[in-house]
Amino acid sequence: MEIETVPAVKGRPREFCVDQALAQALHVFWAKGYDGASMTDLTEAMGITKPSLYAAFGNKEALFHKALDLYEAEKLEYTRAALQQPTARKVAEYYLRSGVDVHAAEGDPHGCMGLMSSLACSPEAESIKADVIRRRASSQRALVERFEQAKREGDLPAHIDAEGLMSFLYAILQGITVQAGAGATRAELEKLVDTSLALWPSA
Amino acid sequence: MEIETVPAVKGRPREFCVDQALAQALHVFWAKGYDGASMTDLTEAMGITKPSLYAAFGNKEALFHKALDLYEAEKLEYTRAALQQPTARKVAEYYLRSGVDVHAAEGDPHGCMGLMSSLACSPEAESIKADVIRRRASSQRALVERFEQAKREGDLPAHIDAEGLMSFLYAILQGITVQAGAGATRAELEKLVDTSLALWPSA
DNA sequence: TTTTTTCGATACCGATCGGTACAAAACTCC
DNA sequence: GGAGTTTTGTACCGATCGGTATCGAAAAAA
Repeated sequence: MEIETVPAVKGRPREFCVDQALAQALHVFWAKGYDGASMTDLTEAMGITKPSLYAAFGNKEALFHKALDLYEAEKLEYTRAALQQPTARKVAEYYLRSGVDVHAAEGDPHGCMGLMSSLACSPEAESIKADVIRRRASSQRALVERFEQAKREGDLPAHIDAEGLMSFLYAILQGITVQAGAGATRAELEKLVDTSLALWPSA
Repeated sequence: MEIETVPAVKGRPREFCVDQALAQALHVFWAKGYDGASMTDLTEAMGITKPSLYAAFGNKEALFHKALDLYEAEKLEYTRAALQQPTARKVAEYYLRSGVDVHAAEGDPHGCMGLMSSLACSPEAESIKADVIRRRASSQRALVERFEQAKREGDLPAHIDAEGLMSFLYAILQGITVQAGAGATRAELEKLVDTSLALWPSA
């Protein structure tokens, strides 16, 4: 039995790179939100026609979920990397500084794609909203567990409520993304991070 | 010169109350955002037909601005009342607890109408977004001045940056509205407020 | 070269979008 | 009782929405 690294597909091969087209779609969804991104916006940015898009990705909703997968894998990697930091304070600092880096980056749209699309409320976007909230909950659970561990390890005071602290950190991050989307400068966001970290509880 | 309590209007009188219709429109915009609220949604909730709406309010955008006026006057009154509190800590506490009350109230939509509509990014909604950001900036300026005053009065440490602290408080409030819109329970939001206040700087 | 399969482009689908023309109805003024 | 004025409901406008049928072209398999 031969191993076919390039599977023998029959018929005419597609003329565009699926991954690259998906990256362009991500950019559009990130800038405009799920409802705000029209099929025309998407196909123009992706450089393909509508039938090609539907053949390759299914429909708009499926395309969005795939774009969200890519967004989480590439842009939200910092939320997982932060958990590896040695102390709760460093976790928070990594979280917030990376949040500013990602959500106020030069070449990317400002703000958070997930937050944006979860607030858009067209009736057909309910499953979008539910997906974003589900992913967010998973991230929040990991953060709570990390803070519980920090309490056991003694780098967080025992009287601190881990869920409350997670909710607090998450609120700051959400504020960062909202303010970034509203046009806040990098300096303003960094001042917000500095202020938040100055108030962070010490052991 | 007579005082006409009921001005002698000519022509057929309108059959609905403008203020009441506006209140209904506010409810729809608050629940669905500017783009998410269709004219059909609005007219059905307001109990009037489209031509009546256009005659009374101009167009959808003008209706939204009037609804936003009402929202600020009625629901965001707490942001001005908070400034009257005697200390910076009490300002923050009033801000956050009222924020939870308003944005997770029983009979009203959860979340913040302004934040929601400022993130909706249809091309025609740019003026909406600009309006919300302008109003927000005014509120933020008042908060910075209140914290400057608190520093002069000694109930905030001198090393605190007033703008950073304002941005911090605003981020928490934005986090509250985002999490409320995502379905957070009242208890979770109150825990977030308690955690935030526990970290608030003391003089 | 013939056959088969899939691609990409055009042109179109019904539904919905925000917004309006029109005429009947209901009011004040003369 | 008109005459004039404003609101009302209906029916409609062009544009855009997400999604698809169709068909010629292109490329791999035979």
